[in-house]
Amino acid sequence: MSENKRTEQEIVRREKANELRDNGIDPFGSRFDRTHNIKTFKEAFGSYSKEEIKELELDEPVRIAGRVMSRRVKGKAGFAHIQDQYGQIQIYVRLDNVGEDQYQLFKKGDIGDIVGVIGKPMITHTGELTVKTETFVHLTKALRPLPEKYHGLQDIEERYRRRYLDLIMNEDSKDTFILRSKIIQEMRSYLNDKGYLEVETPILHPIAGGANARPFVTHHNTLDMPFYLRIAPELYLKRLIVGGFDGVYEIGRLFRNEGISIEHNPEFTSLELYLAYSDLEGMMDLTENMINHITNETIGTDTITYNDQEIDLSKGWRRIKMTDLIKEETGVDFTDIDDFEEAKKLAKERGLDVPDHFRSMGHIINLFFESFCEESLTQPTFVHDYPIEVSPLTKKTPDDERFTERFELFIAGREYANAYTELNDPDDQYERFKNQLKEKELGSEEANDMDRDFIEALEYGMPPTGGIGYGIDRLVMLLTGAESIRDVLLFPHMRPREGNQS
RNA sequence: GCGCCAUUAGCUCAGUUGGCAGAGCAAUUGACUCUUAAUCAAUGGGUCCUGGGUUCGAAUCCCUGAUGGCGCACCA
Repeated sequence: MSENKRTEQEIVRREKANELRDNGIDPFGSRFDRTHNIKTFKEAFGSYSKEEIKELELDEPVRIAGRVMSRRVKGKAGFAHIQDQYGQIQIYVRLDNVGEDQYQLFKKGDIGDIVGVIGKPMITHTGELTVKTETFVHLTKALRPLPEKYHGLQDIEERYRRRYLDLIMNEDSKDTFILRSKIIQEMRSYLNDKGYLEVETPILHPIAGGANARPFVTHHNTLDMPFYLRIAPELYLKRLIVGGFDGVYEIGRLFRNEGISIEHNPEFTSLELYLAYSDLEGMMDLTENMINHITNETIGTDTITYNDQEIDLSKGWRRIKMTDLIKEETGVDFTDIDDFEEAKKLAKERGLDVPDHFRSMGHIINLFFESFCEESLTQPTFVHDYPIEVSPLTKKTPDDERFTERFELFIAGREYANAYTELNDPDDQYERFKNQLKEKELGSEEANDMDRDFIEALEYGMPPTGGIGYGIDRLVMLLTGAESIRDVLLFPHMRPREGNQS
């Protein structure tokens, strides 16, 4: 920020920083060893009475540090609240106790400064656990004022662009990201306990495969070739199942060059997992058990309210075929319809728009599902047996070649996971890739390219395998009650503002 | 990409019919040794998002652009 754009308050704070230097104090000071953070301080001293705490003999004084969030300086004594990751604690600074120099330091300090205090616990007349300061240490000068103390930072754009301020001012926001971390931690520990191996596969892909999505393109200089940021790790993880691992998973970022919305960010975090010798049923059982474990360990319940809907995440989720669900919602039974033109007619009768690259029944069935069923799936539901045309990497169902052993998990009208009994017949896989290429020619920008190396891997033999991918951001939204994906991403993508900035 | 809405002090927000730009917090100065949205007194702080237009006069009306939010489309 150029000097001529500084506000009055910024100028004053810079002057104060210079005054500190003049007094031999580094405005951006150094290490301060703490005996407690605010949480452990409250745990250690929160249960004493006012009298007990006065009598308390400490081996060493308490050393605690944090950002000044409010101050009430009144003549020759004053209070302030300081904040660290775990919360706020009041400090009491009194001229008699700290001496003139340190008292001036406290008095001239600003909200937003970071300070250390050395002292003893006390309880005020109003009953608040407080640090009675014996030594007051300036640690870091804040050169800009914090947002207003009572309302905090309200502006949604500012909260996304300057997340650090949001984290300082809005406890809810901080709690969301702590919970996000816990959710992923519990996911890992659940899977590790079950014997899955966590792996990392390339993010730069020569062929963008494993999902239907438009990729980001980049370029490698030395190899002088294009690379795609991965849209899915699927084809690499399956190579690892060929390689003999029983169960593998990867938690990581996927990149899809598509619209940004309340539930889409160009990069998002997924869990993708494969289990040898398993199948679709195995993935359903795993999903129920894992999400149940996560919710119980993180939020301590399996009944949640999301968007004013009560959702029961306890085990025993509904499992229903896509065609049965469509029949339930619309009365149309696609298992009885064989003719594409008839299906197309049914779709148009119901006001659905059928794009050119839709050349078969399966696309119409999927369209019906997305248009008429998805939204009403409030309670956790596994919708299975997807049309083969929209599932290029999935095994066919044994009883009907038009459908595949695939499910998606829906909760609160939104998709959370996508699972398959994996296709392990290399010749079948080859044909599916070829069909994808045809779709691409017909205008589908998301269709897969042929991955010959992957076919070759399958030719060595992949055991029967169940696979699943989860959208972690959405799971976090569900468990934190966030309405927008941006509320669970620390730094959601924003268009750069004029000038520079990210 | 399309539609609707928003943008006023560092922050949270008012601003009437088009008629001098406002409050609270924060800041500055002073008083105050258990306050807690501390209190009291005084003071300073504005590209009213940008650029045009209408008008004697625009924060306010019209047009353009920027950024954001929401909805639609695409998708997970």
